[in-house]
Amino acid sequence: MNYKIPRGTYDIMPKDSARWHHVIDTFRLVAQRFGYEEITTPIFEMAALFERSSGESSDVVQKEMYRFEDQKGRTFALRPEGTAGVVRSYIEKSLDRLGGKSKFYYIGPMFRYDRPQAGRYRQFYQYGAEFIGSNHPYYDAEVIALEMQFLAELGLKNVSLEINSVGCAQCSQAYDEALRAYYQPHLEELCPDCQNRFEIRPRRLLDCKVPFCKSLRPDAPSQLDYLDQDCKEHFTEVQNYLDQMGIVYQVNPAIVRGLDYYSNTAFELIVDALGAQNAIAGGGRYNGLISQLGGKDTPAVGFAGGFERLLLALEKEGITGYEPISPTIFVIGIGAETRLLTLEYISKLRQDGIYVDYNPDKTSFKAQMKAADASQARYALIIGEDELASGRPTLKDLESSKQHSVDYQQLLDILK
RNA sequence: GUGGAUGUAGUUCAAUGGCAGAGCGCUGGAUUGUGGUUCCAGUCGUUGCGGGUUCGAGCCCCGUCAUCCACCCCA
Repeated sequence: MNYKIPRGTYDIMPKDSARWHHVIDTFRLVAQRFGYEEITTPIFEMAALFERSSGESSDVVQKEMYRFEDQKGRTFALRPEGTAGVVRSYIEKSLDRLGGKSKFYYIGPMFRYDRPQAGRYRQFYQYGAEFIGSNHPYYDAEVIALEMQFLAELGLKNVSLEINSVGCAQCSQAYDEALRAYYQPHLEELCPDCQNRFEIRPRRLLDCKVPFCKSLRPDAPSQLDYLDQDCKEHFTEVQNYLDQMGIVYQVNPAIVRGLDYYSNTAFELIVDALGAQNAIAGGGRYNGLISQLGGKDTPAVGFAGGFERLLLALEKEGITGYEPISPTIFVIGIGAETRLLTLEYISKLRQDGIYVDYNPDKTSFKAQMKAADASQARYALIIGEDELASGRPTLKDLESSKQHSVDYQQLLDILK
């Protein structure tokens, strides 16, 4: 074996495809029910788009982006997330100037150069939804409801929703300063990571696992105390809508989205059974992003979820049963002289919409019967000397072992 | 990017530094044109890759690649 699959990637083999289709189909169905429409954007964009949207300081931009130059020296990047492309498209198509509301959903591969682990890949698949065009707290709740409905429809149970508000740019900045003021006296004692976080993203100090850093956390200021009136009201309203929709959640002030463009509502869906990679979906509001990317100032909210982790979570709950489809009938031709008739039946049945299997490598009748059994087909169609002479093949029910001769129309009636 | 564990047949796993094995799978057979169960036979190896130590390495050492776990981060 000379060629190997790139690190952090994997093949979705036919035996897994049925599960993937089921999950994807379910997402499409639920998204459509909420009025969201599919958008498909390129898997690469100008690198600058991601740098400006995710933020120069984010890990995604600093070390996880697959960048490349094309033949003319332009710098592109494989998309590390889905929102930037959707927003780019939204602006480019001048939807911001039309001023209406847009509801998008998307499904596709994302790329991050990160060290692989269970539930973490370099090429991974995300589904997501974006609502663009209103700051109404109902829409924060709507995208959450969409995600929750999707998971409920799949049968996933042990998942918890955690929400937070990171405020607008102003309260967010006020909070960062409050945090710095709080941690400043202990700066020398903090772990090296946290000393670094102190400057770049002080709120990251809150979920450090190092004992000393952790010990400072209970008394640290909370973002919720630094929200201005509008942001506070918005957050309260989001919770009211969730309550009224019967969605259970927990407020967790430590929830911080990794990308810089989030404002106000931030949320995550956690499945504890998954270990370290326990977030199966996350999202939030990004009111500043569209203007930041050159569009007309437009509020928006959305989320993205990871298919790999979702499938792992479903497996943990024993939800795995999406069997591949097996053939309806397996055609057995015995002897070279029956080949013409055999192929005629195979072709006709397929033209009439029947899933037919056949194995020309097996010559003996016995071997073909074994192949029919292995194919999991419900019926076998036997064409040998006798059938050739009478013009009526033998149909055998492989479950009951009963068989009888049929003509084509009878055969079709039984199979359909 | 950091730390740790692992890597042997298609697959799941064995093998004290001394002939690389087993179950499952796969192929064929068990008297005429009938599958599943059973029985018999056969097939399956660059021991991840590259070096080193040794009379001799799957086993010890170094490097490398990959997977898993924990960080980091996140989906």
